[in-house]
Amino acid sequence: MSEQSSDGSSDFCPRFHHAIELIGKRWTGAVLRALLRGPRRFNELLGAIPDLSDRLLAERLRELEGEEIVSRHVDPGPPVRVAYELTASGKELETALTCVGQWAERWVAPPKRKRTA
Amino acid sequence: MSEQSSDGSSDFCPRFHHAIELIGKRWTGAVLRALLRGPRRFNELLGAIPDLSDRLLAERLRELEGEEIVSRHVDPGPPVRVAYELTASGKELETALTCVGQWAERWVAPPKRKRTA
DNA sequence: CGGGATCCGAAAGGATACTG
DNA sequence: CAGTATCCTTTCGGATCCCG
Repeated sequence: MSEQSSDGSSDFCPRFHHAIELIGKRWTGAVLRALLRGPRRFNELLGAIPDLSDRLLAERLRELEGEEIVSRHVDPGPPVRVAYELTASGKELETALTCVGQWAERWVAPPKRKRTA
Repeated sequence: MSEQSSDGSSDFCPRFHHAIELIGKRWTGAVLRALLRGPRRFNELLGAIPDLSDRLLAERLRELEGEEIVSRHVDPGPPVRVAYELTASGKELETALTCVGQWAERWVAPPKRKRTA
């Protein structure tokens, strides 16, 4: 009675909550966005995302591996090279991330540059 | 050269980053989702979202007001009633949030109940 | 190169009490 | 009802050092 959720949907959805807080976590969204464009190596991601530290990148990457959104591929050469790429579920995030990106271009796009920096 | 971003898009987008970390912040996604279904009063939101404290709800709501995604309406009665609702930009988040929700239903949906605990 | 382990200050978040 | 203020615990995140 007090709630009008009688239409079938509810105000709160655990799965949605898990998903949004997963991809919205500190640097995760940026990492996922970079990976949407193809596999990337650790240092490529590090270089592509401003202010992201190596420790945090490793941490986020491990979390994403745990959620099976990202997979890790090791190329043993003398110089070890590790590439990260989206799994099937990760790739399916593209639609959602693109929607967020479109909204961002329309609404947060404003010249909010923090100077020339 | 070293990057194949010559196709026009780049690995990092400040606006996207701002947006994803905004809506993905701790409880923000859940609050927005609840508000998509119509205006809600403070305590309604508080009751709808498990484990969310009043302090945090107030904080998130103020952040969203600052971003002009949510607007506040005060109904002065003897019992003060405050309702929150999405602004134009907030309503346009529906598409993005719905996409996230659809992904969640397919991938995180699994009966990941934390048991009876 | 691609991380893991540790240390420590900063920030987020919960609990409680109080106010209009 | 709808918050605010304070306290105090937990987590986050940066710096540094080390390893395969």
